[in-house]
Amino acid sequence: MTEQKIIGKGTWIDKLASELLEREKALGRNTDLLKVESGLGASGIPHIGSLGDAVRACGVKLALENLGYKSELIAYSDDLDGLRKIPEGMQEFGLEEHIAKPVSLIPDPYGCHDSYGMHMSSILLDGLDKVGIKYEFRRAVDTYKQGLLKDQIHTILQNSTKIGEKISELVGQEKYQKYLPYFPVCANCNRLYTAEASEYIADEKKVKYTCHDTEIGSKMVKGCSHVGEADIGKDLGKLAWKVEFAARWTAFDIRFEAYGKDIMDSVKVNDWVSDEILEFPHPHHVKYEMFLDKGGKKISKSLGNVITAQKWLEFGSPKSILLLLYKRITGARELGFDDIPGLMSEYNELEDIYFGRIKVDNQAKLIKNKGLYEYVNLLNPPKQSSTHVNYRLLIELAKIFKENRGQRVMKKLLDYGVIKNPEPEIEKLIELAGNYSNEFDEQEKIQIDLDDTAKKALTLLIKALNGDEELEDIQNTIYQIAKGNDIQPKDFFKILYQIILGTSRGPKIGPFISDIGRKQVAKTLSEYV
RNA sequence: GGGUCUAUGGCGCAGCCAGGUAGCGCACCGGACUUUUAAUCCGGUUGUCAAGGGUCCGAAUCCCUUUAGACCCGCCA
Repeated sequence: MTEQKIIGKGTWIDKLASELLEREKALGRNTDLLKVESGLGASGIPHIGSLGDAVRACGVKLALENLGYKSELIAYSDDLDGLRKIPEGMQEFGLEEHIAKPVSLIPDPYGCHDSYGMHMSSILLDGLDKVGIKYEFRRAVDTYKQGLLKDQIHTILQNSTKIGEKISELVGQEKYQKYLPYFPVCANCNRLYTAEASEYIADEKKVKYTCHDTEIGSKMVKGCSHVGEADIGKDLGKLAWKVEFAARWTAFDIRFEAYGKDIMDSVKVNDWVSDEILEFPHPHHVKYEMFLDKGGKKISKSLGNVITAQKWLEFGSPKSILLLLYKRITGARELGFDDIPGLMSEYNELEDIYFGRIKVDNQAKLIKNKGLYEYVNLLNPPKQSSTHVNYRLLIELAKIFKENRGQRVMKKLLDYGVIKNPEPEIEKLIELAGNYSNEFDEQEKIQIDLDDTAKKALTLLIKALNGDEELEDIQNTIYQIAKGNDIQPKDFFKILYQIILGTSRGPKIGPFISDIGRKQVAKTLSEYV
C-alpha cells in the first residue's frame, strides 16, 4: 500500500489517461492514434466552461502523449444546431426572424464571419489560441455536407423504434417513440425543429418531413407547411443530440470526450447507441460540474454573469486559466473574477515547488504539484523560474498610481527591492493588475463630515503641499498642522485616509503622499474644503 | 420523479479523486519598526474535518446509511 505506483505526472489527468488506455487494451482496439474530442457550442457566447471542456480534453491528449501514444484533439463546432433563443445583449440585431434556423445559416450580426455560428465558435477558438491549446477544428455543417455521418445516420434511423424505446427507458423521454431522432432543415423556410421527421425511406436514404408550428422554449415558432424530403448524406438536417454524439464518435473514431453534468442523460443514451446500435465501443468519459457564479447560480448568458476567456485575460494570465481548469475536475465550483488574484499567486507557488524553492514533504504530493505545474505549461515547462511579484501587491500599487501607472509601479517595485530589473513580463503583470484594480476596486465615495477646524487644517496642508519649497518631511508637517489646530493627530490622519484612499487606515502617510504626488493630493483635498 | 455535487477554526476556503502529524487567507492576540494611526515583518490562539456505521496498523481522505444545502435533467441543443 505504501508503494503506490505513480502514473505519469501524478495528476487526475494522468489517471484518466491511464484508465482510457486500460480500457482500449481490454477492448483490443488499435491504439496508433487516440483521438479526443471537445464539442463547442455555437449558439451563444462561449464562456469559460465551454473553454474548459476543450482545455481538459487537451490535457488528456497531453497525458496520452506523455505516456507514449499519439493523440489528437478535435474541436467540433455544433453549428448545424438551431438558434433557440437570442443571447443577452444581442437584442438589437433583429435575430428573431432567424430563430430555429441552423446557426451556420444565420448571417453574422457583427459582419466579421461567414455566419452567426462561426462568429461564436471563433470566440472560443480565439480563447484556445490565447491559452496555447492546439486543436483540429471541425464543423457540423461540413461534416454533414460531406456525408461523413451518412452510414451512422442510416443505421440509427433503421433502428429508430428500438432507440426510441431505449431512450424512454433510460431517461424517461417519450418523444422519440413517436418521432425520428433526426431534424430536417425545412427546404422552404430554413428552419429546424418545425420540420417534423415522419418517415425514413431507407432505399433512398431520405427523411420525409412536414413543416409545422412548434414550441421552442415557451415561444411558438411558425412552420410553413412545406412537405419535403431530406437526403441524409447532405447538410439538409441533423441528428438529435440524443444520438448524434454516437454517430460522430463512430465516424471519427473518438476515444475520449469529457462532458458537463447538464448533458449527462444525452451521454448515457449516446453510449448505448454507440455500443449497441453502431457497434462502436463508446469513448471513455469524464464528467465535470458546471461553473457557478458566486451566488450559486449556473453561469448563463441571459443572467449577464458570463465569464469569457477574453474577459478573464484582461486581468489574469493564460496560465491562471489553465491552472483553474487543470487543478481539479470534481466538485461544483463558484467562480468569479475575484478568483484571479488567488490563482495568480498559486501559480507562483507551484513554480516555486517545481524549482525546489518550496519544500514539500510528502513525495506523492510533490510529484502531483510538479505535474500540475507541467500541465499548466502544457507539458513544456520553462527552464527557469520567472520573477515573482505578488499580484495583490500589484493591485494595491495600481490603485495608488492611476496615471503613468506602468512606470511608476515599476519604480516602486524596484525601490521596494521586489524586483532587480524592469522586465517586460512584469510590465504585463502591472497591466493586468491595473485592469483588475480599475474594474473591481473602484472606491466608493465616502461621505465625510468636516468641521471648521478640520477644514482649516486641510487648507493649511493644501497650501503646504502646493508650496514650492521642498517638504523634507510631509509626515512631520501633517503632525504639526494637526497639533497647531487643536485636532487630534489621530483624527486628522483618519480624515486624510478617508479622502485619499477611501478607508480609515492606510500606509504611512508622508511617503505615501510623496508617492502619489503632492500636487495631486492637494487637488484631491481641495475638493473637500 | 431521476441524477450530480457540496458540508473542514468566528468568516471565506484548500487538502479528498492515488489514506500516513489538519493547512491557507481574513479576523483576533503578542512582539519588532515608525514623532500618532496604519502598512510591513516575526511569532501565537482558534478544529469532536455535518451525523452514524464499516474497511484498515492508520481515515478529513475509501465504502455504506442519514441529515442539510446547491445545481442539473425530466423542452431542446
